[in-house]
Amino acid sequence: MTDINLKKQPAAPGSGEVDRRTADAPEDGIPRDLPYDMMELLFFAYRDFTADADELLTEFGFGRAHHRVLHFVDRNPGIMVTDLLSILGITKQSLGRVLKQLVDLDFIEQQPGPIDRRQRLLYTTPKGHDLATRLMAVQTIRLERAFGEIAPEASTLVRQFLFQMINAETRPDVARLINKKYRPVMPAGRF
Amino acid sequence: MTDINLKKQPAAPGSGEVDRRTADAPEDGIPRDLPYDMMELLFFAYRDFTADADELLTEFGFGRAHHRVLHFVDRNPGIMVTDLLSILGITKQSLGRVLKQLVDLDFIEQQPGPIDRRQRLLYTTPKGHDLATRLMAVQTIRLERAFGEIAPEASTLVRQFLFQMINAETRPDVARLINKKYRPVMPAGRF
DNA sequence: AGTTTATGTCAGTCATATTGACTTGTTTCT
DNA sequence: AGAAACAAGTCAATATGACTGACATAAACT
Repeated sequence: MTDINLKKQPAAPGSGEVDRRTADAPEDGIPRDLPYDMMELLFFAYRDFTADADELLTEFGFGRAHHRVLHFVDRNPGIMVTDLLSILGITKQSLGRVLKQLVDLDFIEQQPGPIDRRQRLLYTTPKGHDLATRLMAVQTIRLERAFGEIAPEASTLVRQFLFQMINAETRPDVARLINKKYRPVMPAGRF
Repeated sequence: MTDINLKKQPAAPGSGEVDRRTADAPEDGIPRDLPYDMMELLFFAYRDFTADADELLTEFGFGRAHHRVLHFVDRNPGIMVTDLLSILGITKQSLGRVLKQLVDLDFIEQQPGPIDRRQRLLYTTPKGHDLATRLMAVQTIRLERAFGEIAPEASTLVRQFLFQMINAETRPDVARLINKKYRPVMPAGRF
């Protein structure tokens, strides 16, 4: 669907990558020349990207942690706490505080699992879904604007690039996570 | 050189962007469909990207704040504190702590400005330059590996994409900042 | 019955950021 | 020369988001 999985363009050895300042890594593992520009672009781009959402979030007294929780709960209705923890890569205690706030302020609701009653399955309330959508919207606008300025094939390549930047071990999990539209209740695979 | 500035591919209205799930924003400003996959890829990719450096940094008892300071000082030898602050977008107090540590531990040294003696121009020491280089190296490896898996033209498009993601007002500043190789002493423009 | 799992909670800590106010030099402007 | 602006540093107080380790409870699995 989103074809982020394609791999290994033939890529004649020593050919491609003409425009990059950085060549292949030599024996000592330290590349001869370093892509300073790409690094700095990543830094500035990501910072401005997250700033859009941050602005909206502060109106509600929330931070980035709330955003992430809200996002993944909205995207995975009925997700259990454990799975959310493994997606976010944080500890129970860190999640606890922000999740409690989101529940107390009626952005997220918890329902006991119908099969396993130990679980507190998480769902966004209408209010929570609305905020999640608005957060997506402000960030989408920046994304759309950026892609609107460059070649049409860019979005495919950027997707492939981002996917390849993820740790190889977690790529299959991420692929499963993002390549689904909506499933009301999430199966409990290790995220 | 790195041609991130090119703009406005002709892009016949309504044509391009075939593979994106997201269409243009309608009147209410909220896009009809939202690029969840791209958002999540950005999150996971950036997280893993920064994790490489974090690992190295903790060996020295440093955090991400130290990384950023070290990086921009190494890249802009002789930079003054004010310019560093405006690049990083943080306050004097936040910088103060990490900068002091970097100076005390001999990763960065300060020299009074030869013309304006109010300034404390910043330089990395050999030790500091070495760490900065190693940090670049670990992150470069991930970057190279990612680009090695996808089409050769990807790096150009990714650069363009990242550049367009930056706030329009700061793009010229960023372009100046990244498009220079090495100038021993930095002119003091508003970053 | 005993173990594992899902969740929550307590207490303490750390890193990074914030704001506002104030000081000390130094330079620049009138 | 004197005032204003600027570069840098510092103080105190605060907030956020993360961490660790330990412990508690209920439910489920074997």
